[in-house]
Amino acid sequence: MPASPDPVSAAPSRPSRIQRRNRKRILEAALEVFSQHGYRGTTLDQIADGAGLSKPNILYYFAGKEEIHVTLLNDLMDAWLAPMRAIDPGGEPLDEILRYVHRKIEMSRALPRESRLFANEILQGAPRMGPHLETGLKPLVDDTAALIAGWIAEGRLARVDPLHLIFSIWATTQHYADFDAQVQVLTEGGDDYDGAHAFLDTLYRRLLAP
Amino acid sequence: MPASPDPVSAAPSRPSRIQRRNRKRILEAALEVFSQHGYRGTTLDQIADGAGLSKPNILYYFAGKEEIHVTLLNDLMDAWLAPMRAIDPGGEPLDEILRYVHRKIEMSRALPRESRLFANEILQGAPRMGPHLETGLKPLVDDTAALIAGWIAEGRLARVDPLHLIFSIWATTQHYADFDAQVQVLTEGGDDYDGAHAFLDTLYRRLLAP
DNA sequence: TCGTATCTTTACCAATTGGTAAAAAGCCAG
DNA sequence: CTGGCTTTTTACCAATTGGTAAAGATACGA
Repeated sequence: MPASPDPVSAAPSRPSRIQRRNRKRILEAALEVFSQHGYRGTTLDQIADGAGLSKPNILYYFAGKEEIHVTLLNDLMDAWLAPMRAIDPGGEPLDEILRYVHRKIEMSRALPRESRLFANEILQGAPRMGPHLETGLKPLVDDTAALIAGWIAEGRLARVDPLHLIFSIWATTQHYADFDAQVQVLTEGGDDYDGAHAFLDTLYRRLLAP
Repeated sequence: MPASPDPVSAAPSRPSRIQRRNRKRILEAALEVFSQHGYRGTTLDQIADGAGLSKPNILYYFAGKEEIHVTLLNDLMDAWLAPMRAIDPGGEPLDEILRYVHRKIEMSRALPRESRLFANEILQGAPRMGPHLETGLKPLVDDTAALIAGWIAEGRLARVDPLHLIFSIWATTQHYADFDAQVQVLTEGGDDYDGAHAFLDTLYRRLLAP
């Protein structure tokens, strides 16, 4: 029965050591290339090079280029939303928002490729992530916006539109990863994440202090 | 002398009516496609389709794909920096900054493709725009940052890092164009540029009021 | 209206791309 | 140590890509 020779469509038995190692290598290499060149700008040969495998060998582990991309996006979605999930509804509102901001800056610093991968995907209209936005992102954002609206109604935060607040936090924090090329030119190469922490702390403190 | 058959390398004489019309069509079509798919994701056939011309005809007007892209970037640079150039050093500081913010939001609304074209280019490391950043953007930003620093020293604005302030204005305003796909999902399709104006006005007023 | 310069089309390439078939090699349990 | 699985390599495609050559059509001033 040579119908399913590759692990892609195999039974859900534990993948072998080699499989885990090589899939990891492929995803790591793919993240590097996709985040820099976007989906269409990336070739399987580049991924294969980066992973130290041959192109057909890549296609032994993944059904095709698109599956690699979608796998990356799926695997990353959770980590990406974690900082927002970590907002504690029982905490002190201003603290919770500020801590969210600082976590997001740290993600920009620690995971710039992941940030650019998402940025690329959204920029191009989220063609391979539409469902994820609806089912993963939207409910979480709705909840968070409602939570913030509640805090504002209780007088524990200054009055702002919660959704635009969230947009502004995403924009300002991810900017440092996504537009790094520009930031580098203007800061003359100095890593200025400390400056970002300080500035954004001031920004959201002044905006939100009740 | 069939050595320079095309207008690309022709003498600087006034281009013909047909040339002006077709170059404009090509650039318009190219802006549409480049801004959506990035440089490598765009094909000459797509541009040719959008422009209503054949591929070889495109290459009669431009030496190649890269020249089209660079031409777009160059042509747009001025318009892109105009809002910052329009900041009046003699004006009331808070007013000047707020008007800059509102102009940038309007550019996001009016020219989303241009915004995404730049975003794509920067995301990928600005490979075709490095010099422009150094010679066009950097001096202007340095001047503006110095101007803001002066205003702060005079006590006419609250203390903030001018460069990070500029980053945050870019990030928050361009977000609405660059990440439109995400914004659309979360606002359920409603055009919310009015909300953006109101939110960012509040944000920067509270941040900067002396 | 005629001839020249401008513009457009047709017919191609060579290189690259995502992907496949199938043989060869490696691994490992019995 | 061997037979059957997994993994990798080799040798290919067909489609797409950016780009070219050169013939053909068109505009337009004299």
